[in-house]
Formats: sequence, structure tokens, C-alpha cells
Amino acid sequence: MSKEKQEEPVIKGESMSFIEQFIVDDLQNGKNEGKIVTRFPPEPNGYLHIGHAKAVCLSFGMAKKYGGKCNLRFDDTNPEKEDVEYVDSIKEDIKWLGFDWEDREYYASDYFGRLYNFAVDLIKIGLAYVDDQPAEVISEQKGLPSRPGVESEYRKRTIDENLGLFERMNKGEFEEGSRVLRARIDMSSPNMHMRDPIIYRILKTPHHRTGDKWNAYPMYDFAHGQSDYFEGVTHSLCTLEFEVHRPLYDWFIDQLKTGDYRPRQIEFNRLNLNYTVMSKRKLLELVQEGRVSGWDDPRMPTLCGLRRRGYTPESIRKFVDLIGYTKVEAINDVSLLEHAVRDDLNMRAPRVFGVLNPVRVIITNYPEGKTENVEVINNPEDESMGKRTVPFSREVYIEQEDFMETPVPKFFRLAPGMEVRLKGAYIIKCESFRKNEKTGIIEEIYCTYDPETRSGANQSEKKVKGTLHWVSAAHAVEAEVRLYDRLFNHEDPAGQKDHDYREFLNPGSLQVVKGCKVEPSLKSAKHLEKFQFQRLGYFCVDPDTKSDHLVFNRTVQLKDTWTKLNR
RNA sequence: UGCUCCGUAGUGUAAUUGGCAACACGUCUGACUCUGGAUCAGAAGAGUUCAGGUUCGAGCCCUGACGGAGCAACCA
Repeated sequence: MSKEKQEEPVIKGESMSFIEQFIVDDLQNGKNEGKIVTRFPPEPNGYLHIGHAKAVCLSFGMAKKYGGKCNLRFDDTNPEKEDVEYVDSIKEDIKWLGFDWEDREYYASDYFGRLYNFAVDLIKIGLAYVDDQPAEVISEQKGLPSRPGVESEYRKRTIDENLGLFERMNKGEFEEGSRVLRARIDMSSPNMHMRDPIIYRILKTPHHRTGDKWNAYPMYDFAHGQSDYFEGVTHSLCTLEFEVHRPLYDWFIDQLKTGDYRPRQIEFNRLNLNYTVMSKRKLLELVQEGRVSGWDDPRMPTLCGLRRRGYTPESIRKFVDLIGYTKVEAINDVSLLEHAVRDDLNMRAPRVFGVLNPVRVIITNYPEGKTENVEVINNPEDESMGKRTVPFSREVYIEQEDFMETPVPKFFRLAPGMEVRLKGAYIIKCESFRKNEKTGIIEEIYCTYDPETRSGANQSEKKVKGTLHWVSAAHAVEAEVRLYDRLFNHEDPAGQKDHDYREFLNPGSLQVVKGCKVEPSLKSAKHLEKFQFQRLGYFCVDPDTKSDHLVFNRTVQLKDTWTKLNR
């Protein structure tokens, strides 16, 4: 049996990103024996966010599309920042997104031995040396981007001395910060990264996987390319800020490689979203300072946050696909992300009735105590989702917003003397209402219904402009609904000079509405199950839901031209 | 004032080896509708940062400006 369909390797006429073009060219030229291997290399120091999703989709996506493999590799070279807690969440999030690294779960720390030996080799050929100077001095000597650096006095240490010192660094004989190993390249290079970069430093914090086995740890630049090489990675895809690291990446590969094969680093633009922050540091602060409820707060751009908010993996993949991969540093509009979920959920979310701000409607000519089960379609976009019945009775709740004592022009809803259809049931006419004169709140609305207008078989000729969602008062289930707005009220909260991003936190980003009334079928809804509350938006069941307490998160509103026009 | 990268409608992306700028989202019309959603039809909106050059012809090539980003962590 064939597994999933392999897409055609060469697509004519379809536009592909410059990265895909590179891959296709390499494949056609028979480079690396016509194989493609990519990798997704997170550092386990935080939760994955939607920016990572873009990288995941690229590396796993390209491998899948062209019959290659994508490795999951944890870039765990800094024990001070990393933790297993993050490893597990990262794996969960990648799986949720729909990608599979099979048995290729690797760790940079698995290569510490080989990396160490490579460093020793570099020392032996005079391309690395131990520097005893303090950090400030080394930094000072590096010069400025516009000024060349100066060479360290330790640059001409003998090979034997370097060998001995490096070994002792790793044995733990020296204090943190007292010595580093540096590659001996060019202190006057216009590229700062080539000015004798530090490749090993002493760290005494136990590593989450190797414990206290090592005391000298490789830096990113000394681990990444080499790890790619060890794994046979052909295309090492990363974000634009690593562009200036590429010469160093290649320099190490040059020293390391023995045959024709070499990994190639290609950089693409990172994903930026407006009205949010994306840096791990800031996200961590939001969590630690209690400004959100956790990494999975539905307002967070983390994958676990988006998942809890009700986003589907499909919608995130679609969004990523929509924004593409280029070298332009773009700021993407959240509304495009919202479009992507709406588009996805429109096809798959069953429609239900839920009233957020209920007001009671009494149908005075409907028999007291009577209940009818009306039939409604679960999803007009997908007939196979079938129908369900909803109880209808003399008293129903409708949305407060759907009634106006004195309607404005083009208000197609309920108002004294006006008729509307209760979706799936009858057309009702507002005869009167009761208002609390003190508060101005409408407390009850009195209507009559037309028995001839019941939805279904013998369709009545009568047409009305408005159709409302409703819930039978006697059968309604109480629910709490959490409405979310953007976390920040500034497009680019992190990019404002002289302003801390926290100043732009949107105080109204979470609105909890209690006492909502939803149709009885929702009583059995499961965690994260998604629905469209008709006319309102897409909602999913929050994990805080208990058997006696239903909680929904609003994923996104439906497009609403009415409120837009009347704002 | 060093090096690297980038500069196409409001936003994000396209434009085969140079051949008179396309798509999506958004916006605005209209149709339809038992969701003011969806769907369908249509419209407006850039002459490709600017100035030169090469060419019969340039968003694509060259030069120079201008604008933006990244690089000066014993982070990744």
C-alpha cells in the first residue's frame, strides 16, 4: 500500500520560495547524492511560538515534499538556560502541528565528545588557542564593527600548552570565566564573528542530559554547523540574523569535512506578528510577572496558547504558507492569521446556539409548558455533518444586542413591532417589553409567534430580514465565556524607543462573561472541541471546564459588517 | 563612518533564461442567503525608494544615492 502521495519534485508554473528553488536545483544537480536532509533545532529554553511554527513547517515541509528527512535536534549547549520541561513541550507542539521526526530525536549534547575532539584537532593545527583574559578584555580587543580588533597576547601560545590548558578547562580545574578556547582566524576581519570567536567556555552548572560530565561547553557557532555535518544535513535553514554567522559556519565545515558533502546554511525571514511580542525573553516575563495565566494563555502567540485558544494545526500551517519565505523583514498582520482559522473552522466547526448576554423573550401566544424539538443543520458547508434537534419553548433567550427599543436605520433585528426569525424555529413579532426604569436595562421582551412559519417542510412564504440565534430558557445550560482581544494595543509593542513593551499591554485583552446561555447539546462537549456559535464566532471548550462548569474560549469573531459600520 | 542583507498596491507575497506588474488578505459595490457569516460576481488601489547607465526593451543586470534591518553575548 502506498503511503501518502509524494508530490512531484519539479513544479512548473507554481511559484516556490527561493529556498525551495535552491533545494530543487540541488536535487536536479545531484548534489549530496540527490538526498535532502533538514533539521529543526530548537534550544530547550522556552515554549515554541508561532514563529517557530514557520521554521518547523519549512524544514519538515521541504523534507516531506522532496522525499527527505527532517531531524529534530535540541540545541542544548547552554545548561544554564535549558531544561527538560521544555523538551517535552516542544515535542508535543511539533507533533500537534502535524510533523514527525520518527526516530531522529537528536541533541547537540550527544556530540559533545566529537566536538571536543574536533576542538583538540584545531588546537593541534594551530587554529585554536586558550585565552586567559577576562571577558571585558576580550570584548574590548574585538574592536567595533567599524574598527578592527587587536590580537590577544595568548594567541601565540604553544600547541602543547593549549592542549594541556583546554583539557584542564574541561576537567573543571579552572573557574568559570577564567579561560576560553578561541578559534584562531582573523582579528581584523570586517565580520565580527571571524575575529577569533570563542568556541568553548567553562560552565559548572550541571547539564540536563550530561550532568557534570563536562565543564567546558561549545558555543552555538562551534556546535551548530558541525552537528549538521554529523547528521548529514544538506540544507540548514535558519533565520536572517544568522546570515553573518555563515562564513564562520563554513569555516568550521572546511576544517571538518573529508569528502564532497557539506551542509549549506540558508536564511529566511522570521515571522513577525503585529500586536504581540515574540521574543522568548518577553514571553517568559509575561508569564513570570503574571500578566498572563501561563505559557498557554489563549492570548499568547505560543503554540500551546493558540491551541488553547482554539486554533487548529491546519490553520497555522495555512497561515505560514500564506506569508511565505523571503529575505524581507516583514511584519505580518494578525488579521491574516484570523482569516486562516476562520477559513478552516468554517468547514469543520459545527454550528450551535449560544447567547452571551441573554435577555428573556416570552412568546405570549405559545402554550405554556410545551416543548418542540426543532431540527437544525450542523454545518451548511458540510452536509455530512448532519442535523441535530434543539428544544424550543415559550421562553427563550436572545442576545441583548439583538433588541433595540428605538432601532437605528437598517437594524434588521428585534424592536417593537418588528419581526425576526428565530433560526430553525418561528418568526416572532415584538409586541412590548419591560424595562427597568432605574437601570435602563431591558428585562423582558414580549412577542407573539406565527405558527405557520415553522422552519422546515412546509416553508412559509413570509420573509423577514433578520434571523437570530436563541436558546430555550427552560433548557439552557449556563456557561462562562472568555473573550479575547489582542494582548497589546500597539502594532509593535517591542519596537518603541523609550517605551517598555509592557506599557502597551491591552487592559481589555481578556473579558470574562458569566451567565451565558448555551444549547443543551453542549453539556457533553469535550476539552478543546470547537464550535461556531452562530452569528458570533468560533469558540472552543477551555480545559478549565468541569462537569458542572462549562468554559468556552472565543477563538475569533465572525466577520461582522454591522458593528463595523456602526462603530 | 566597517561588513552583510533587504526595499514591488494598506498588508503579505508573485512575476519563466530581461518582454509593457499578478495573487491572497483587507477595503468598497452588487447578488444570494433562515448566520448582517459563508458563497458568487465586480471595483478601486502600486508603475516596482530615487537618479543615472546597459538594452529594441529592466521590478529583474550595472553604478551611485536614500531608507530599513542585522553584526561589537564566555546566548542561541
